[in-house]
Amino acid sequence: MPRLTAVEDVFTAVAEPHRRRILDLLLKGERSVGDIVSVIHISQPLASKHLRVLRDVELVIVRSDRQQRFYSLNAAGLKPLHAWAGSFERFWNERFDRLASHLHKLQT
Amino acid sequence: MPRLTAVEDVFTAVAEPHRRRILDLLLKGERSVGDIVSVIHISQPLASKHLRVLRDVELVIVRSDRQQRFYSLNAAGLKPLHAWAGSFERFWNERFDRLASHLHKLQT
DNA sequence: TTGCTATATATCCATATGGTTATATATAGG
DNA sequence: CCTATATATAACCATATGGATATATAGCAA
Repeated sequence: MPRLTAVEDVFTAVAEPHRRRILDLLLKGERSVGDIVSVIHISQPLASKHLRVLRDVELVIVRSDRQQRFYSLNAAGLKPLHAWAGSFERFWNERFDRLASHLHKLQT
Repeated sequence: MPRLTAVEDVFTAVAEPHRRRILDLLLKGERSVGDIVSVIHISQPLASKHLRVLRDVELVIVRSDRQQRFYSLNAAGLKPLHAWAGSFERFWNERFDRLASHLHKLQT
């Protein structure tokens, strides 16, 4: 699979554990690269590299303040991933079928 | 990142577009390898390779019937992925905050 | 047995990827 | 200007990955 669409890139972007940990951290608010480095415990260049990927797929945005760069979430790109996984929900949610039939009754 | 846990393997397993298409196909029920090959339009060895990955992370199960192998979903492994993406839901769902406060009121 | 069908595996290749180290760029302070 | 801090990029390496091709395995039929 040579070229990926933007949505597919999001799937691969979050396949990397470090990148998911970065996104998890940003759930608590924007963080500088230095913050990320010290929390995630990776080298600074590696952090910048991962942040570059996250920026390319537009899962994060950057703000400059003096010498620092503050990264924050732009997590709307995760919506397709959530929706896709959700299409399999009935396979793990026991109450799904009962809920579905209940909603069906309400509609009729 | 050398060794991945089973959950992390699911993220990487699902990062591959062909593998997602296979899972999407299996939403409609079990399929033989031949079925998968003709629907997804990939070579038979490649299909077997991807199915091997999906089997290793336990997202699918196999059933043998004569010379054929029928694959079906075991999609419970996608639950962590769905849950993880869901933790970012408020970033794309405008009504999330209003809904949350509404539910809060109902509880109190 | 021979041969056909269905699937899995082995081998190989080109490219992508995570990671490290070294260096560049930019900003601030003395 | 010089130096320190903060971040990004470049160069490089080892390994992983998707994919193709060839071959093996297993069931069934003649």
